[in-house]
Amino acid sequence: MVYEVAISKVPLRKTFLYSFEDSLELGERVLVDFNNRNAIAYVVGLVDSEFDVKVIKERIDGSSFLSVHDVEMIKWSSEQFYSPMGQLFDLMIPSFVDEYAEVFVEPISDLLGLQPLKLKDFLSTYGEKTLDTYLKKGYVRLHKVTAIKTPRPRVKELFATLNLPLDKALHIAKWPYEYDVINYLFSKEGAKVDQLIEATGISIELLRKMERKGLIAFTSTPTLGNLGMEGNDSSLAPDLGNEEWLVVKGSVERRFKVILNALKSTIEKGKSVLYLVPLWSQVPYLTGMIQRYLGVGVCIYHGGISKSQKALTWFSALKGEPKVFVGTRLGVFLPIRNLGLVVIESDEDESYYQFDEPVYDAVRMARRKALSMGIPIVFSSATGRIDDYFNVDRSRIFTIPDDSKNISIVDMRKQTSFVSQKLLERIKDNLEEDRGVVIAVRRKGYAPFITCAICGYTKICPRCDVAMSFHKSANIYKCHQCGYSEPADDLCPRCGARALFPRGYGTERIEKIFRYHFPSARIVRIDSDEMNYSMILHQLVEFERGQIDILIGTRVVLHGFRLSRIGLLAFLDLDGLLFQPDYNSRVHLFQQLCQGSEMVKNGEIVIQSSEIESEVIQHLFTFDTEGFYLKELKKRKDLDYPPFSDLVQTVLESEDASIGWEIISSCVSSLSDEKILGPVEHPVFKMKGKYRFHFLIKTNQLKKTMLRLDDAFMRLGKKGWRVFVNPPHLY
DNA sequence: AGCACGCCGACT
DNA sequence: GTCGGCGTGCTC
Repeated sequence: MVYEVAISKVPLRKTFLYSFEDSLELGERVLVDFNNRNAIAYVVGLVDSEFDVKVIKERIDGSSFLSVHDVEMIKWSSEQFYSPMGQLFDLMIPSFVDEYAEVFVEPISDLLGLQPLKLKDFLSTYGEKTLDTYLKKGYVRLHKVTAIKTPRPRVKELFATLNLPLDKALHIAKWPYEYDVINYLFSKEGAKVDQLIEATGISIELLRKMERKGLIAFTSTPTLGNLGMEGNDSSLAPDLGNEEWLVVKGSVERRFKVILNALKSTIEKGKSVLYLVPLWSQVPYLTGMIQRYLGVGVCIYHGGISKSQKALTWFSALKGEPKVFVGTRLGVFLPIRNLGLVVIESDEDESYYQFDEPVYDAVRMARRKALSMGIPIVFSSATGRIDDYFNVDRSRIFTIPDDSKNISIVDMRKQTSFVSQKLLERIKDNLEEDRGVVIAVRRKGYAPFITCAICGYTKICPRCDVAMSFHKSANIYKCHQCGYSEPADDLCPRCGARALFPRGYGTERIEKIFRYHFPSARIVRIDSDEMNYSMILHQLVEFERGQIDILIGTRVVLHGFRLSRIGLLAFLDLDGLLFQPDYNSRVHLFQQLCQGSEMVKNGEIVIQSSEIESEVIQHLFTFDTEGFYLKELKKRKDLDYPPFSDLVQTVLESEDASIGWEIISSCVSSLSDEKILGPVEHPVFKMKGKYRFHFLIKTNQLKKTMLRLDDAFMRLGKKGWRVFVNPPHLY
């Protein structure tokens, strides 16, 4: 039989043909000779072929970890996102899987009176020769057992939480030490395991016993369940058929409660839930809600946890016990055995799109899988993607009733300072009422530009084509594109004057301004690159507890979780997004404003804008997502942008600017009958010392277009190309 | 990605 | 003469 296989770790979109005598399962791993070396390959199909092909050397696992739906999803993604199929499979079967497997030597007949032995024990007792002889004579066979070793994450990495509602836990508990642990965890809403051991003096062995009893759970992220929990909308919950649903508006927890019944009934039916969130920092919040309202096992999966943590989750996905799998985009690669429901939080978030190889869009992958399995998928979001309003039937859009929002817009064209007088007044009022203030700023650092007051020179990164920003606390100039930095110095390299000064503002400068205006306020700045997610979380908890008055940050502060203490949310410069050369930037701005605004319940929102006539800002007053999207869809239809076509951005990176231009021009001319915008220099022309060009293709025949791209790359050399299909923003 | 093949420079 | 630099091309 001839099989089509994808080769592991190879950056090729092609598949290859190999033959094998026995029948193989879809998605199983096999060992093949690939270009004179051993390679792992994934079986993706059975084909009719009379080609003379190589023979598959051996089966690696003896069966497949993946369902046909998983295999279909990967094949589709490889085509859809122009990604190497083998690399996508590598994400579904991570290499750590093998570290928890064990090979056994098993007797086939009773003749020798042997017991099954671990391979290494057999070898040390009988030696290699005996094994060879026995194998040849057919006395024994090798059998690989996966997941026989249990992943044991280090205690200091773990957090403990109550796994059951308090009353149930107290009912099940028997021993005094169990009550101690339950009380401690209930009062603290979970704790790091080493702290728990220290505080209660109870050993890890006893804690593990409690875990086995189902009283407590170990997770690798803290859970956080008590940030502004609020009213119940679940009576309004739609009855999910096997279809896709949109639950829009409201905060994360209000939307969560709408689908709570669906989550419950999925688990009760013995099925699992895949619950995706954009960023790791949102995982603890969600696991907290799930444990509080569902009391079921939660498994987490994202790039920020250790290998053994990932292994635990991966093996439970494979086992098929009904669980809720909470993860980031990586979660879409979990081979969940008995998937019954997919939920995607804030599906419009660009984090679901991976720009590194292998490129993929986890939302579209999850949707594809759910639709092919015939299970429901829920997009839960303040706004949703613009495509959602194109794909999803109106009757399946569930809209959470708005609460009244008090929005005001300050026209910054009439202002001379970064922070308007009106905003300063509103902050002052809120601080006097002891209400929290959240400030969203688009940029990090002190100032995004450094300019010479005499000659007008702007400091540019020597390796990239972008302005360097100033970070005052570290006293450096830094390139946000490549990370290059140098000590700050006001000497202008062009005119020699000591006249370089910071222009514009970032979070650091705003912090300084507020410290001047509100010297007694407790002000905290959150910078995503300087803080890990548990620090950010810690700040949010402190904010809710009233220990922080003003929270300043970039996107990280716009998480969409309702904070009951917010009296004022201000967007200082978000409309700057509109100046980005990106077909999606208007939609993106609208989405960020809406999601941010959902954090506020009884407070006000102030938007500083120099674009107050912009449609985006005007629509925001009514939070009329549908109205805005429908207008936007009409524009996109006229201009043939997604979802009315597939947009393919092709980027070329080249050492030499003129050679690069020649190559990309030649590429575009060979695609003459496609609808192409470009080629042009990339908005960031020089990046890490390389010159970049790009062009956009709008196509209605994606497959055909990609074959032609393949041809062009083959002819022009495969180096330096990057392809992005329907990216949430241009690369 | 690997790995072989291939065509030029500095070495025993 | 040949060891080895890494440019190019191919992998069922």
